[in-house]
Amino acid sequence: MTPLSVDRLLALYPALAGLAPAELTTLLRPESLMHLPAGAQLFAERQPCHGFPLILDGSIKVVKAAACGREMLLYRVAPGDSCIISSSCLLGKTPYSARGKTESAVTMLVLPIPVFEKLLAEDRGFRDFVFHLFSDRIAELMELVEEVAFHRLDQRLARLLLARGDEIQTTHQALADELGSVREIVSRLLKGFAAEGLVSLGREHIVILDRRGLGRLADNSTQDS
Amino acid sequence: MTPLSVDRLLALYPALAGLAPAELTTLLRPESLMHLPAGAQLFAERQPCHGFPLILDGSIKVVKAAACGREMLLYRVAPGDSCIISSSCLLGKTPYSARGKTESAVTMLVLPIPVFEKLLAEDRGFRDFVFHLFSDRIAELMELVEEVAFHRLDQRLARLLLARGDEIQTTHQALADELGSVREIVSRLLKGFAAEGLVSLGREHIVILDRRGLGRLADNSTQDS
DNA sequence: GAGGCTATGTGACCCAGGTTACAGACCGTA
DNA sequence: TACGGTCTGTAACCTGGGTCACATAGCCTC
Repeated sequence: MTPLSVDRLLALYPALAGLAPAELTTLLRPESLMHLPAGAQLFAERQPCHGFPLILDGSIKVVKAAACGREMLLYRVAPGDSCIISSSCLLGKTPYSARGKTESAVTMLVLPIPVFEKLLAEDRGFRDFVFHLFSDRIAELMELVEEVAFHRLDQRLARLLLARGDEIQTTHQALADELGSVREIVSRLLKGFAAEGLVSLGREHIVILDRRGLGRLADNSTQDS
Repeated sequence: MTPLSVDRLLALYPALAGLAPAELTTLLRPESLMHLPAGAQLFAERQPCHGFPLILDGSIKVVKAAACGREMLLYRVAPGDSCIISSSCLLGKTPYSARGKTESAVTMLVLPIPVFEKLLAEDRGFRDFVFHLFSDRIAELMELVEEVAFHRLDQRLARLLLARGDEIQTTHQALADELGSVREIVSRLLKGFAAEGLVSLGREHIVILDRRGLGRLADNSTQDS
């Protein structure tokens, strides 16, 4: 665990600049922090929200699971974000409609509700920050709907790979889960990519050989499904 | 145009109760209202936002268009809602990622930005209202992703019909656009429904004959695609 | 009541992607 | 080094849904 300084917190969340220094140090007391191991289930059905979570370390994925066991990634929450699905539950009292899991060990700071309310009421910058979170998420989800509804899986897979750097350490199953598909199909498509010299494959290991080629496939290629 | 009273405004938007009566009447002056005909394009690429729109009459649909000409409904905005896609642009400065069209003639009140900011800062109830809008929309979009990713079109169509009352006045094309599909498929599916006695069909006219049957199809029926 | 528009019916065909059912392959640990 | 677990390859097959290319059928207007 990296030591948690006020500086680091403010670097991740400039929106907290409006808090008094004393309040900030209070927030960072070890009791206010939450540590979760990798692979933990953060919320599933309708667990209570204790406050407004700020991710300091690690990442969380929010996932929709289908009846048949397939699942699909809705979005990730990384440091600097907040898991607004839980805050939306917090504020909107909407029951969770998705599942949240930690992808790696996660450290987060949970802003107590009174602090959250106070910031929201008094701090224009904080308000803007929270609105950004919401509106970015909405935009993201709208993109996702479009992807799923109108794009072929090979394009989506290509895009996914491109967004992951040149050396990817993952399983086909994990990629499938991210796309809402199944392993066999991802394997099949990857084999196709490999045959065209776009990637090279190994166990839990994909290397992108031709970014431009993949890119062409991703956003062009007979367009729509 | 129904006469716009303060009462009516407050009935639709109780969150505005925090405004002084004088302010409310000011808001309702004819200059602050916007009237749009049916079928108007509200926003498409990145038109500027003048404020926070409150729908008083009519409805707006927010739609994602695919390259190939197909389109799909993301959500509707009805009286009592606000078109938070535009407010999200307003607040988050995110460029629009979808298109908005009026479905019928629309009357809306556009809260000027200063009024909006003031309410947000001072009025807890208004803040809650806005958060609800966001979080409900997010939940809705997450549902939509699931639908598109995991459910067969016949189920989605069935659900759509059920949500529309027993006598539906629309074209197959419109239904297809709502589902992100094409006319032929909707026709084919409807024919199937009719063959099973679930609906009866006429030109721009669908009558639901067996709600329970349709319902069974909608949320059961071999589940996933 | 003829012509033209819009909405529907429909069949032939195709293809992306899912399902099933395996066979290897790599990797750890006893 | 044998064994069990996790990953990957892959082939046969099926099917939902999209595309194309029409044929009708209501409906409105002149």
